[in-house]
Amino acid sequence: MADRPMSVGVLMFVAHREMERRVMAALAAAGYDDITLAQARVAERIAPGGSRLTELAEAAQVSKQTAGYLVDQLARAGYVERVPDPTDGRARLVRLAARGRELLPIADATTAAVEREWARHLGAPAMAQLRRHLTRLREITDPYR
Amino acid sequence: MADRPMSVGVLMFVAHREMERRVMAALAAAGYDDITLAQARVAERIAPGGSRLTELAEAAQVSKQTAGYLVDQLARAGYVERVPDPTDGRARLVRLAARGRELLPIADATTAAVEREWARHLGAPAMAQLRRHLTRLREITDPYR
DNA sequence: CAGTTTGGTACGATTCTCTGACTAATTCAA
DNA sequence: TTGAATTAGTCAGAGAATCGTACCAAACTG
Repeated sequence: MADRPMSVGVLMFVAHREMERRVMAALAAAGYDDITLAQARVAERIAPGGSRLTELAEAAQVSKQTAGYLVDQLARAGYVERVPDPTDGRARLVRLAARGRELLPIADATTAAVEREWARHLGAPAMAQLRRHLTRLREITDPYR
Repeated sequence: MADRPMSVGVLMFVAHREMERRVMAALAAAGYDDITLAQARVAERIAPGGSRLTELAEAAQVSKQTAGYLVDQLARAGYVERVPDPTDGRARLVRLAARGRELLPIADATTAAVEREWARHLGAPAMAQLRRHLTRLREITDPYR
């Protein structure tokens, strides 16, 4: 395939998609097959105490309309709930609901398993470096930070 | 935001999207505003000598129907062309056409500029490590390799 | 309080994406 | 060499995701 050197961005794309694929497969295998990738991308970034729609939109990098549309579906499927934000009458917080919290251990375990595979392939020190560099990169690339 | 430690996958997502955003913005600014993100993701992975549709589908991680749909649009906009594959009568090669080749220097320059920014933030050695680790990771995460 | 900003929704249109079913060319195996 | 299986790609149809424009209501600002 005449490997032109790939940009760091594309390299990230490839690995990221593999991680997504693995997590979605694990969720589906556990019976949670009514959540889509786009929904999961939003759900994934809900903060422990709940997040505002606008925050989720920024974090997941979609418009707030799209975020609202996806959250609606997550809510209808019982994964999340919307509660009023006590600190701002306009806002509501999106929080994980019962069914959503069931997902967490599965997603976390799968993520950890894949990261362990990666660490085995790269070596633990390299994996630690990778995480550190990506974390630092987030300082200048995450619009949500 | 009660920063739960983010998975390496999500960290990659964030940085990757920023790179995409920058490249798409540069293309749009140069007048190439009739190419969409989905189309660009496919075009980006066309090999120098051309790629088969099935290869592109795997590389971009979409179904071959989706790849076909996107390539159709790229072809109609003059970015790519389809030529028969001399080695296989069933297949055709998707190649960059004139307008598509105009994109390359812009995309490459933008990619390089963003990578330089990242290198400034991380330090050149860390950036080199990052690239090296991601490249190695591709060995076990790219379905196309 | 008037004006601006911010959080979110409603509507409508487009784009993207997949599944299933199909054709044609190639490869494989007996 | 012929029949079966595989591979490359298309077609048709439907569902999902996404955005832009336009709003409304609450909050902040001076």
